[in-house]
Amino acid sequence: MSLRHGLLGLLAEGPASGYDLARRFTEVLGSIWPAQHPKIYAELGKLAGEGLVEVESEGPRRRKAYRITDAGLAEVKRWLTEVEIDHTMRLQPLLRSLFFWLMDADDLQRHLESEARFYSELAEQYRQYAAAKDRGDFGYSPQTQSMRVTVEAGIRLYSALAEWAEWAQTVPPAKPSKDH
Amino acid sequence: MSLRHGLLGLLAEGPASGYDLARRFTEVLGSIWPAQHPKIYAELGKLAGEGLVEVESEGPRRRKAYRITDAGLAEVKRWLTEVEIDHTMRLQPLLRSLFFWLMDADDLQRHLESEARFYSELAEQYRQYAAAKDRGDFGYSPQTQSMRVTVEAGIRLYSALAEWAEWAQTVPPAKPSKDH
DNA sequence: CCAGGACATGTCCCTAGGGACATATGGGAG
DNA sequence: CTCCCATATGTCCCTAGGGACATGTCCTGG
Repeated sequence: MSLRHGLLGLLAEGPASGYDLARRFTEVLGSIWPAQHPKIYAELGKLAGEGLVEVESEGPRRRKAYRITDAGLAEVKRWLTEVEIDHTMRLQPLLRSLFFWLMDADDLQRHLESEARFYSELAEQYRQYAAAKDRGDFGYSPQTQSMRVTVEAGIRLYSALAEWAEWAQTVPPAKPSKDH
Repeated sequence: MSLRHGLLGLLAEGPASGYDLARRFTEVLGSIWPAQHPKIYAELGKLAGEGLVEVESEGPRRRKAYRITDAGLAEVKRWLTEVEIDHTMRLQPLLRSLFFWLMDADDLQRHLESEARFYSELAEQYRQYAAAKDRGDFGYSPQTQSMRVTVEAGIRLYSALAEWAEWAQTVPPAKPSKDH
């Protein structure tokens, strides 16, 4: 049920259409909360049915902009403060790492190098975003301040994964316990 | 389709029953790849149908132990080396952090303290597991070596999140840009 | 001997999410 | 003026996952 509250949270910043929201989800939230437009339109419809959002305006090309209602704002605040947090972290690369012992030493080496590269690049992107924010490029609204905090988490998580992949390359392969 | 390969990977270590696998998933993999027993039994059934695993033995209490077949081993290795990695990281706490600006300053403070505590405790658990492994408590099989690598990722990720939550407490709340 | 708990396997249903496909429309380039 | 592209909204279907519920079985302690 997080997509629902993600949409409400974004709409708390101001009215937006499903299309706008889908773009924000793929551009900004892509790596921490992927969502495709079909789900977004469907959820907006439900939210409107429950009175948590309402159509603010209809524009060209059938564009419908939604605005959050007082009930919607109350709901997202309730979620933030009262609903238990789901700490689940489903990370396929970590699941894979459990099975590294099944891989050839050089396949593994290549894998770890490419993972390290991938994560450092991501971390770097987030670092640049943070730098731009800190220069004042995005202003100082509360929303961008929160975004800055989220970005900091991205930097730290992806750096941690990059360093982990580097470190893993230095771990000697296990000595076979018997035979051979 | 990761549960499938998770099961194959675990079975590569040796035969196990659905019950065994479910316990390993909740105990060891709980935080990186949750899976409940209904899914596990269902998936084992499919894997058996495809010849990737086979029933090794039937024990007391209807216990069925599965063994990975050559085809299954080949499949998990193919997955590890050839299938593209899904780097998706769905982290509800990060989604929430985007909306911190909607929270009261002291609700937020309490939230961040509790998150910091939660993640440091998790990190500490993993650290102790790593220490036990490094003392040799679990032997030196390739499987436990890989587990050690995974645990290291857990330590680093959870520490990063704990430190992030600490850091976030030091970020001054945004000054309202106009009015009030 | 019997009651309860741990072991062990499953069914069923609902929601969330991913991906393919469909369609309408306005604006700009040629 | 026309074609194409970006904008914009949706449907449909399939799989994955979560949670409730159901059932059988062995072992242990009282």
